[in-house]
Amino acid sequence: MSKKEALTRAAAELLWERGYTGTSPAMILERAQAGQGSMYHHFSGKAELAVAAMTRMGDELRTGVEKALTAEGPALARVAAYLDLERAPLAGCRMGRLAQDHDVVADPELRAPAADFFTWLTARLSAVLADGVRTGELRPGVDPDAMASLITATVQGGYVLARVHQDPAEFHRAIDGAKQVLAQLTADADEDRPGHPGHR
Amino acid sequence: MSKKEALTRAAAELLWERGYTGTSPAMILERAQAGQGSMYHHFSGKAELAVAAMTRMGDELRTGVEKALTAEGPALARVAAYLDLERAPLAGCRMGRLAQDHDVVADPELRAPAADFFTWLTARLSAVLADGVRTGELRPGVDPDAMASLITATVQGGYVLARVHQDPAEFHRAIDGAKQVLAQLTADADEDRPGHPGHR
DNA sequence: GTCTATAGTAGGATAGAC
DNA sequence: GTCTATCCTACTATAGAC
Repeated sequence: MSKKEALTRAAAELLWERGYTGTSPAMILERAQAGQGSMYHHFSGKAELAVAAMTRMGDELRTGVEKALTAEGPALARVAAYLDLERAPLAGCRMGRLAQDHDVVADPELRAPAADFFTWLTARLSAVLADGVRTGELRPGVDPDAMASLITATVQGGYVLARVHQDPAEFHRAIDGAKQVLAQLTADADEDRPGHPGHR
Repeated sequence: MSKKEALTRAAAELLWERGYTGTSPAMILERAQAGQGSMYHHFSGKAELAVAAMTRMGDELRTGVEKALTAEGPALARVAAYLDLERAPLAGCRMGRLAQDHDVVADPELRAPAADFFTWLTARLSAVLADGVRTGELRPGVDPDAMASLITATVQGGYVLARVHQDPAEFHRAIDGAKQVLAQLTADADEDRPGHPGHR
């Protein structure tokens, strides 16, 4: 593995663990087993290395999400598969957490990889939901953009709650809430709607 | 205003703007127009000052939320009032953003004020929703805890999306999504459910 | 390409005068 | 209580050898 590769990997890990402001070049070098020279040869500095790390992160995240969203089955099942993707609630979202960092938001180059990922994610979720509406699986009144935004926000917020309480269950409670309301979007939701005595 | 008061205020502002790791004692002193001595006389250091600032933040936030949740009217309207509270999406949540900071989560003393606030908030929302179920306004199947968690997460996630895109509209889109699904929780949601041709 | 040495600045806390 | 002066460490980047 090239030093450049090792540096990008180490940077990605540390950005996840400590955020951008909380990560120093020295930490990255130590984890990557590299010297100062390697880093400043391949990158102009901390910011450029972080951009490379974030870009890689985005690619990995997209791959994982795409796998869940393109599976066989109804739209709602695919969205549920996305919600059930393996996650580490206590660690937080690799991308989302960086967006809370002042220095990341202040630098357009740093913000871009994160913004691109969330633009893609929300659009992708919206497309799946719109597909569900088109096939009649979901009620015609369902607003794909608003629901996609709600889902994305719930996941991000779930991470926040899990971290603040240091309890993964808080993440799953929020996800459960999302699943419960998603179940109400189906065209035949009346029957199994909680509280409505369905046929049993 | 005492120096202690000025320091707490300045710290609260800077924690909101830059996060815990991104805020230095020097910045706080400059904004508070105080010297090193004042800070180290009243507080043991950066961490203790941050705890004081966060505790104050929590009190302020609770006051604002309580006002929305105790207003007259049905449970759903009160929750909607909470969702419509004035917010600065691009600035992020004063509490939630700090929970993304590695050093805050790592220190129990720092995490406590944030955890306490979210424990209170979720319980408060859950109580309002449970009240709505009790009065028959909301369907019996509504899960107050899960919905409270969903609402809290949506707000926090909305902040993340707004910041990453540097666009307040992203926050409001997520909030709109939450409002749309909340409207489905009422006992008579069938009539005005989008997609169902109500009486018009 | 990769290394170590060096340097200037800022972070965080202490000492001691007033 | 509040101030300034001082200290040590870490952060970020550069220089120059190999």
